[in-house]
Amino acid sequence: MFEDSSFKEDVFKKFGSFRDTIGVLEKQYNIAPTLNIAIYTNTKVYTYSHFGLIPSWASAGSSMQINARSESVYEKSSFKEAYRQRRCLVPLNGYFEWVKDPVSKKSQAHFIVSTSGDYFVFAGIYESWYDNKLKKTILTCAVLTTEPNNTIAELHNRMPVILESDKWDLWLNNRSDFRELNTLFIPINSDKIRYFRVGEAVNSVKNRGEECIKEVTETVPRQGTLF
DNA sequence: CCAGACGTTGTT
DNA sequence: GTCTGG
DNA sequence: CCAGACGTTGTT
DNA sequence: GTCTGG
Repeated sequence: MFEDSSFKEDVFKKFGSFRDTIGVLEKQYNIAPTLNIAIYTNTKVYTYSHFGLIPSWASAGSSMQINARSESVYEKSSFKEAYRQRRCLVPLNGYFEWVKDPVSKKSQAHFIVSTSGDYFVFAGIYESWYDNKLKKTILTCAVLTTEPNNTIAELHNRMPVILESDKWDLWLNNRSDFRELNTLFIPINSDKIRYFRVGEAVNSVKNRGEECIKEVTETVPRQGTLF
């Protein structure tokens, strides 16, 4: 996430004024689990949130989950309450998938973006959790997943639930019918999404800059044959 | 009743 | 916190 | 997700 | 191999 101004404009147009605790977004090209990710909550707050949902009852952060399967989110104890009461939008300019080469065991990262050049909004859930180390309550969140469309199936067997703006209100509204929410849990159309290979920078959380989404076209150097 | 689990993805 | 299993 | 660590007692 | 940290 590195450019959130059009998302904020779109949220304002759709829902009116909201509380913005972020202000000027810190550009982030590699949001690993545990790092801060921007979310827009069903309580009209735009805020950073710890990427990786920790149930309120969990004593340590070890039970953190970055994804929740949309097929079962309504029944899992870790997600149930968040799903019922704390849904959010997760705006992102793109996301990554890694494909592991079975021979070299190396992971090739891909950056996935919208074909329209627009940002994505993922369906998210969030939770408050008291951090004993920081001695304060933090927000944590997870992204819902579904089966992949044809484009993403080339990379992976799951993909995030992506919401177009006409679905935002249904997702966030506390009065929404749960049967209707289920209609959102489908992959976005294949032609609305594309991807390209990126370099190794994104593989390390130390790298958080623009180099993480730089396209690489050359193929991975072939491994030398032994003997 | 109490104890124990509570999750996903990817890989095998 | 809440559900499941015993 | 990937990268990087992974340990204690005793001695200095 | 498996866990932790980011």
